[in-house]
Amino acid sequence: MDVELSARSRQILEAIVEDYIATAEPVGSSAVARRHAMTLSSATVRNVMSNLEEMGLLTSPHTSAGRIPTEKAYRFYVDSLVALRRVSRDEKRQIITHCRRGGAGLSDILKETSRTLSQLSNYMGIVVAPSFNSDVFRHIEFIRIGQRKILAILVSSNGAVQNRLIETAEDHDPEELVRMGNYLNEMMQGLTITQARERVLSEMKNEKNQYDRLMSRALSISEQAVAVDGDEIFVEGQARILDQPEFSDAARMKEIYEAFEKKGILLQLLSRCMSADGVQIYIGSETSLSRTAGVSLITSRFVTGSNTVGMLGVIGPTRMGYSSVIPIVDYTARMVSRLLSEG
Amino acid sequence: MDVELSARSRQILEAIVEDYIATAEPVGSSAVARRHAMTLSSATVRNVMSNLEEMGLLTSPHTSAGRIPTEKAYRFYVDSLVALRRVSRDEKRQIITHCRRGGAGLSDILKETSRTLSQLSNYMGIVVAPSFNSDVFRHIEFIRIGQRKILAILVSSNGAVQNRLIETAEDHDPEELVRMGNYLNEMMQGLTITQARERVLSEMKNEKNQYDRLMSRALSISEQAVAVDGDEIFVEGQARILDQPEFSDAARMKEIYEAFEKKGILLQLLSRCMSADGVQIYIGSETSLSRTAGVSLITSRFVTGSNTVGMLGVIGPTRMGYSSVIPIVDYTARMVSRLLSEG
DNA sequence: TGTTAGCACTCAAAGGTGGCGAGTGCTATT
DNA sequence: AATAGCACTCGCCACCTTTGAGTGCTAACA
Repeated sequence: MDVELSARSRQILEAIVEDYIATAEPVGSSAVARRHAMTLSSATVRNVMSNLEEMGLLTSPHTSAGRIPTEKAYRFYVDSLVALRRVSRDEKRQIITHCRRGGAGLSDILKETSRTLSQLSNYMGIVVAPSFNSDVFRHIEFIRIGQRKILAILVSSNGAVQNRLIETAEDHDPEELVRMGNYLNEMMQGLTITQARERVLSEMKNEKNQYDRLMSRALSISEQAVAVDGDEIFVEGQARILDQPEFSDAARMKEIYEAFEKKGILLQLLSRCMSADGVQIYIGSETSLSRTAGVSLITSRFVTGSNTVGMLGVIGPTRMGYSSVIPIVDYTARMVSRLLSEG
Repeated sequence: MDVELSARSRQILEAIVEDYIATAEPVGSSAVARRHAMTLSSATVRNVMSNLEEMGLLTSPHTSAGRIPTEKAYRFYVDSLVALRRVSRDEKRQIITHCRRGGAGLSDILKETSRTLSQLSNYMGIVVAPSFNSDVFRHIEFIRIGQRKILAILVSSNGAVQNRLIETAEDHDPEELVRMGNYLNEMMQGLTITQARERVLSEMKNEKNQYDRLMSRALSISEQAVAVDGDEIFVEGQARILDQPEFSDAARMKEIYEAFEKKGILLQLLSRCMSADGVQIYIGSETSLSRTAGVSLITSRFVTGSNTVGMLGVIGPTRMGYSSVIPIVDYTARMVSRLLSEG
C-alpha cells in the first residue's frame, strides 16, 4: 500500500493533486512545471508523471488530456503529503459561537454544529448524536396526558431526552405515576439505557413482581418507555454538493441524494468511525457509499461529559479540499467535546 | 380570469395538458388528433390550438415544436377540466397503515405521513405540524438534571412536547420544582401556549409576585420554558424531483434545493394555506417559490382533536399528475384529521 | 361556414467535417 | 539525468448539412 517515491516525484504528485482539487480539470505536464516554479521542464515532468501513472497514482481520461489523481493518489496525498492549513482565527470564532448558539439542548447544539461544518467547508456537514442507548440513565417520568394515555420522558446524563406516548390498558392517576417513577428511578440509577432496558425485562420475569399490581404495571409501561430508538443524525448543506462540477449531471446526483435519504446507510458507515480516535478519512470507494459516485468522508468523534461518543464530519467529493477541511473537522470535534463535557 | 371555451376546445386543451403531463414534451397537432381518436384532422386541431395560443393558454418553445400549456392552462385545467381519479383501495390502505405506524407521538405520525405522501405521489411530501403556540396548554414539568440545570417539559393537548434545557441562577431541589410545576399548571390551565406565555409575562410584572421568592423564580424559569419555538415541518422525498426531466440540469435544481433548505420560505408559503378549507392548489408563480423553477403545490389542512390546524401536501413540477395527486392529498388530510381527533 | 388536404416554410436536433490546441511519448542532444 | 524538439493523438469547437416534426396559410370541399 505505501509507496516509495523520490522527493521530486512527491512534489509533483502533490502539485497535481492540489491543482486538480482547485480546478477539477485534468492537469498537464506544462501546467505543473509552470505553476510549481520548479526548475524543471515540462518534458521532465512528463517522465515523472508517466512513472506515477504506472504506479497507479494517476490516470488520463484520454490520450491528450492531462492526468487526474486516482483514489490511491488521494490516499497517499492525505497520508503523507498534505500540508494542513491552520484553522484561522475567524473560523475558530465561528465554530465556537455557532455551536454555543441555539439553546443548551444537545440536539440544538449538534444541529448547529452540522450547519457550521457545512458552512466552513462548503460541503455537507454531518453529525451523529452520541448513542442514547449507551448513555447513562438519569431520570424517567410519567405524565398523564389523557384517558389511558401517558407521556413517558426519559432523560440521559447528556441531557438527551426521549419522549414517548404510551397507551395503557387501564387509567392511572397522577400519584400512581409518581410512585412508579420513583420506583423506576431508583431501580435504574447508574445504569446505561441499554442496561436499564435489560433490567426492566428481567424484573418483569421476576415472579415477585408479577403479583404486585403497581409494580407490574410500572414495568410494562417502562418497557415501552425505554424501547430502542434509532440514533439521531443531523445532515446539513445537502445543496452544496450541487456546486461541485463533477456532480452537475442528474444521474450522479440522484444516486447521492438517494443514498442520503436512507439515513441507515450513513449510520452504518459512520458507526465504523466511532471506534478510532482522531480524524478519520475515507476516500471514494472506501466509504462504500455508492461506489460510482466518488465521494469522500472526513470524520472525527467527540465525547460527552458522560463518556458516550458521537461522530461529526464532512462529506464532499473525492476531489475535496483536504488541507482545510481536515483541520476544521478536527478542531470542531475538540470544541464540541469540550462544550459537552464542561456542561 | 375564467375563460369561455367551446366543448371542443376544452377537449383539445385537456388532451394537450394531459399529454404534456405524461411526456414532458411539446405536443403537436397530429399527436392530439391521433391520440384523441376524435374525428378531426390535424389541420382542424391546428386552428383550435392557434386560438388557444392567442388566449394565452398555450405557447410554443419555437416555431416548429409542438405547444406546451401555460400556467393559465394548468389553472383552467385544474379548475374545470381535470377528471379526478379515485383513490384506489391499495392507496387507502397504504395511507392508513403508514400514518398509524411508528408510535403514537404527533411527530412520528406526521413524519410518516409526509413520507407516505411522497411515496404515493412520487413527488415531495410535506407536512407542517399544527402550531404548538396556538395549541392548548396541558402540562408543564421541571426535572432537575444537574447543578443549576433544569429540563423543562411543556406538553400540549395534541400531545406535542417541547423540551428545553434551562440554566438557572441558583440551584433548585426537586421538591421546589414540583411546587413550581403545580403552581404553573394551575395558572395556565385552559390557556393556549401563546396565552400562557403572555400570562407569565404579566404575572412577572405583578408586584406581589416579585417579593415571593419561589414565585418569581418559577416565573422566570417558565418564561424560558414557554419561549417561542419555530413550527415543525417535515419534508420527505426530496430526491424524487430529480426524476423529473425538467429539473435535470444542475442550475434549476440547485435553486429548488436552496429554497427548501430555508424552511422559513416554505413555512411562509404554507401558512397561507391554513386559512381555507379543502384542497388548495398553487401553480407555478402562484407559489411565489423561486419564480423561475416551475413548481406547483397541492395542499390541504388537517385539524387535531384540540382544534389546532396543520397543513399537508405535495410539491412537484408544474407539470404534475394533478388528477391523481389531488385526491391523494385530500384523502390523506381527512385520514390524518380523523386519526388525530379520535386519539 | 366549418372542415380538410396540400404545400411552403421554419427551426431544433442530429450527424459530419476540419482546424485548433493541449498534451503525450519518443528520440537525439547536452 | 535533464532537456529540447517533433510527430502524433484526440477531445473540443465552430461550422455545415440533413432530417423531420410541426406550423400557418390557402384553396377546395361538404
